[in-house]
Amino acid sequence: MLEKRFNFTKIEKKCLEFWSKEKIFAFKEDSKKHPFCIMMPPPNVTGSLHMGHALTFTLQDILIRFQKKLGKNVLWQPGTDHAGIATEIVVEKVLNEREKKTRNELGRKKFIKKIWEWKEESGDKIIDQMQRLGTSVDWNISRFTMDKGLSESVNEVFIDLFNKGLIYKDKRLVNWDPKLCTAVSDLEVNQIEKNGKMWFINYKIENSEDFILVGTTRPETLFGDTAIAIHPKNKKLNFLIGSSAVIPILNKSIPIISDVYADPKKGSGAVKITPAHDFNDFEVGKKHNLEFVNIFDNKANLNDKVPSNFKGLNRFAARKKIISELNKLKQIVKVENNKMVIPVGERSGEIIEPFLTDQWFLDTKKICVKVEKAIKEKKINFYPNSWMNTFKHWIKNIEPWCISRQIWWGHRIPVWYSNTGIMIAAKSKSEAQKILKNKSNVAVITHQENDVLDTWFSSALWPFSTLGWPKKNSLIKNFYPTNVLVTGFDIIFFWVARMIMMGLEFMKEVPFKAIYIHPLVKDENGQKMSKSKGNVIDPLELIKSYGSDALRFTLTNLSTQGRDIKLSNKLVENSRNFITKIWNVARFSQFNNFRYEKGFKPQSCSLLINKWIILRFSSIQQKVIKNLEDYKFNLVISELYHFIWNDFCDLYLELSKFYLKEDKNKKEISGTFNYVFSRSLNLINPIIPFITEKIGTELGYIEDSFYNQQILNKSKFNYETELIIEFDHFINLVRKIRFEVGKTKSILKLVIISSKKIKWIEDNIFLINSIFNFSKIEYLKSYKAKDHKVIVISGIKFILKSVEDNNSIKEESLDKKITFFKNEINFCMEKLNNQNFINKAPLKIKQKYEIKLEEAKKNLRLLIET
RNA sequence: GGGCGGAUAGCUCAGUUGGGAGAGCAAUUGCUCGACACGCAAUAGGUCGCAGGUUCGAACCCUGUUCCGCCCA
Repeated sequence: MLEKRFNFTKIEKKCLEFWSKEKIFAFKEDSKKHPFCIMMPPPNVTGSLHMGHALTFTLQDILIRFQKKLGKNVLWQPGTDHAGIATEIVVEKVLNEREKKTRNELGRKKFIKKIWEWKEESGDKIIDQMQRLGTSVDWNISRFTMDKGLSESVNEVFIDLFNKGLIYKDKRLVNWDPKLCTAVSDLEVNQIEKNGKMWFINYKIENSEDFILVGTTRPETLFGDTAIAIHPKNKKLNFLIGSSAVIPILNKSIPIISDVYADPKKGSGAVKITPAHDFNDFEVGKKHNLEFVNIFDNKANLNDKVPSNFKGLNRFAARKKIISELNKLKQIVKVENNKMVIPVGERSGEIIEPFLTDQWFLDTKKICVKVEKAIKEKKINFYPNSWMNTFKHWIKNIEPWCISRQIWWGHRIPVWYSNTGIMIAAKSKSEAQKILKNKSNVAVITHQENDVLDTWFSSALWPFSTLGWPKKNSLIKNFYPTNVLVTGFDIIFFWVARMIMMGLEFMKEVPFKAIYIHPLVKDENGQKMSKSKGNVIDPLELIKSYGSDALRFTLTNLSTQGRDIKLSNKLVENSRNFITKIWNVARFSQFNNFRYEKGFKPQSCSLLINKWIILRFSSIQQKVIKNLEDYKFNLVISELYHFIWNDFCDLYLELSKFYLKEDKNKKEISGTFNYVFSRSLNLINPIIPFITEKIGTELGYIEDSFYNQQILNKSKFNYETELIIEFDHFINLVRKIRFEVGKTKSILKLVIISSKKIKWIEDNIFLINSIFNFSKIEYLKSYKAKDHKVIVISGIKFILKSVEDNNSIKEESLDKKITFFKNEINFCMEKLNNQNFINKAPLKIKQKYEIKLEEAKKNLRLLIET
């Protein structure tokens, strides 16, 4: 016998052990079945499970489990990614705490060794946590972006793109993180609005006593100025174009140039140009062939291009000192408050510095020609489709991708330098040397490039590198392109777009047939969850309090076509209630000693409620599968929820209780119950795997696991759909009687006004009487008296009558009932009297209103003749 | 400044191709009989942001507009 309450903690643990011991989720290649593949977005090795993971993995798990049940050969490719910068930060912190050393003190080789050690120790944390969610992952086939095979793919791709000229080295301004001392992607930089200041500084005009006033938000870059720009149409100032100005303190002469970039309405109308320290100025500098003076070192401290008493100062100290010097020189005219946007590094929290360095770039503009073609040919399918616009817009305006990082943990760029400055892309030094020989007899390879590749470079290859590429094996043949990518919209650019680029470049096909973009999980007020706000909800805590099934159910239920979902404990509690409901259904079965028999034939049922629930289940199952194919997870839940709770529990089980009082009905009820419940559990198993597995085992529905149990979708019944209508009439009658009976305490009898017996009433007369305990149910041809209540349904009149004459019951709401049908008639007449409606509306709709009108008329007549 | 969402019951949100507005929670009333009070039976609650237009018919399609959110520059 099942316990009174579903002890999820205990049962989840047992299930997990069983699944793992029996290797239930083991991947087997089976070319006889249709392949179905999802690439798991590899979580970062430093990560721990957060709500976003919980959502995305739950949805993927549901898809995988369903497809397995629909007979597919499923591959859910798991893995983790090496997360270059994040991992270095973590490991360097540990190193600092334990050994009081920096990574530079340790050296590159030893530091990387430390990272591998750390990965072995703690890199699998998130994998353990994911198992708690009940995900059906075969971790034995897990891949890691830094493992041997994937590193080979990275080299292969890099070398190919380099040789095609699509990867190049260039000196450009990049987003530089002075704390981490590396370039970062502009996607990893947050633009934060802040209240800053604008300083108005006087620059002396050369060979003159006059000054030109320049507004700037960054006075500390003054030593890097190489021009002052004025808009050519700026009438107040354009007479100065062509002369020179003198940088204060430094006393260096710079030209005053004409450029439309200098907005006459902003600041003083004259703007200083610092090409090595500002993205806009960089463009101006190139255009006018200006000098590029870099005044920072890689930690953003002033270097030796500045006066010696400034050298070594950091950005903030430099600003203070310069302002104080300028004040002494009386060259600051005024200071204004200024709203501005400041770039901040996502990982370090440091203010990002535009910095002029040598970096490696991928020529995404050229690569994206193929992407744009794929868009035009409709080979990229987003669900919901609205994300297509966002994607298109980004591809259209794409910038070169800076793929190099000045860190150690990652794929070291496979480029080798010779003593003569030749660059060769090759898998090894010896191979590079070989290639070099063909180009030069004297040159020798001296060293490899120090930089590593951006982590997303290797992640971009994920859909084919994990399948074994560049080897040509059956996995690639069968599973590429994959079926669906499931992810949040925040990484459409980081990852989705880049996988598409690389997929098209190397596999000639978009890596996934569909891209399902799910919402992001927010707190109950719609705020992004963050540690600093303290509003983070930990999925593992929710699992502890409500169970994994309840969490999975909640997240799936919230997965609408919208952008974000607001999660709260209350919602998980509701799901928990639903899970408990299912638990109690199983207990109901045990209390009634139902036995599961595989040979039960649904066609053999004679009771209406049995036929009805079987038919109902069959239709729900089809809807569930359809909604799943459209990625409408919330609708999948809604169908299942209402079927199980309202149809199966509130109607079927409650009504079956009356039949169970007589032994002769037990076999049919028990058979139907098991037929429907076992199939319902199988259908909902992908969403709530734990409880279904436990009940399935307990009631004998499964031998090992629901995971391998197929969904049989071909059952046809000889029942008519009229049966559903009959049942609706019956339920409708029950509800109406309940409403009327609720107001009286008399003993009642039911009178049916009809000259002949009515089938749907006769079929259910046993139930009607069981529910209400009428003293009598009788048919009469007509009835005229006032001490009764009247109900009309579908052209049939029912009278509720007190059997105690001195305790008559009055019809109080006859007028209301009459008004209802009068309104109904008016509504239909209005439609049907409209000639335009008659001419233009489809036949189906017209018939609908005609039938409705007839019925309303009939019902009204029955009420009035009372 | 450009792009994309959202506005529907007190709250959170669904709403299939345009054919009489749905759920959950909360509220009100009544129920502890052998699955379940994490429950059962019932009730009440909406000018679908606003203004136009298309249509026999609009929450849904079109135009404009207000407010809120996100992304990009």
